[in-house]
Amino acid sequence: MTSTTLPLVRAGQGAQEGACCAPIAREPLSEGDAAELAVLLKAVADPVRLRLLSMIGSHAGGEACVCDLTDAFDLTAPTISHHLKVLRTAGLIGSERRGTWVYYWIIPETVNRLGALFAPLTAPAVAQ
Amino acid sequence: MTSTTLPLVRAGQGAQEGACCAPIAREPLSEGDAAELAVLLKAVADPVRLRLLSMIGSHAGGEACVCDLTDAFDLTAPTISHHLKVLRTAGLIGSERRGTWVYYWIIPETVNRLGALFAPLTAPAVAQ
DNA sequence: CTATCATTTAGACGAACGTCGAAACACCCG
DNA sequence: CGGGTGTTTCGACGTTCGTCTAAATGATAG
Repeated sequence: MTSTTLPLVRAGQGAQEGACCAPIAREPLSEGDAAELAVLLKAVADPVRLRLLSMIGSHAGGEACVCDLTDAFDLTAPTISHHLKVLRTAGLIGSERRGTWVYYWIIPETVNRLGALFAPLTAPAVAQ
Repeated sequence: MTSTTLPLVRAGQGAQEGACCAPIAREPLSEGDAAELAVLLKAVADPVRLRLLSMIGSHAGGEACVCDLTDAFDLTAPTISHHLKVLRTAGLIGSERRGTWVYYWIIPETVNRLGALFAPLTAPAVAQ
């Protein structure tokens, strides 16, 4: 495993984080963009994974090991591992084994992409 | 159905209006908040619904009728209707029948809640 | 009132998902 | 090396999801 195995477009996005698509109400999403984003959203659309992501992201030091996470749930270790794998495959978190424990951290670029999608409807682009 | 339960949209719509929770990496989500948000995210975690939402939101005049939407997909009308119902049940869109056609519009408060969730991991964690 | 068009409901089916127990793999410590 | 702990993979099971066809409901025009 070692770090991410994300198959996402990770080339030269530079400082552009949510550059894939405009906010959802700005212009119709293309079929491809929608499919790609749906994969990302599916990964997050689960109470357990949502809490995992939140726990990892808000953990002191920016990372958390599985041992920190499992106790918060009434689920078996394989199940937690499965959910972490889903998040990792989606490119939302990275992981690394250091000695006995495996550590996880958030990949902000990916999360920001979701933020950009639903972002500022407040300043609508209805100006045309 | 009909005019659904439209909870007044044009109120003061700051981006933090219905924000139930801090950005995902600020503090761990409670079990309840996670469950509630997962329902919202599941509603959006589908390519078809994502495009529907986007088409509705970006449509001129702020609303679109089903007849505007069905043609963009290779799906039967019942299937589109099903997806619209999911979005409506989640509180993401509102609907109203006017004569022959049914019109849909986005409910920005709900969308903004998602935006706030994934929002500013890097940017405005500002003075606070 | 009947014909017709637009949309939703009802029921069914296969695919995908969340969970588990058992087993395998990875690493640390005597 | 062998035992022990932490984590992931493997199969399996029941549930949920996306789609369809067929039929029902709503509204307008003759």
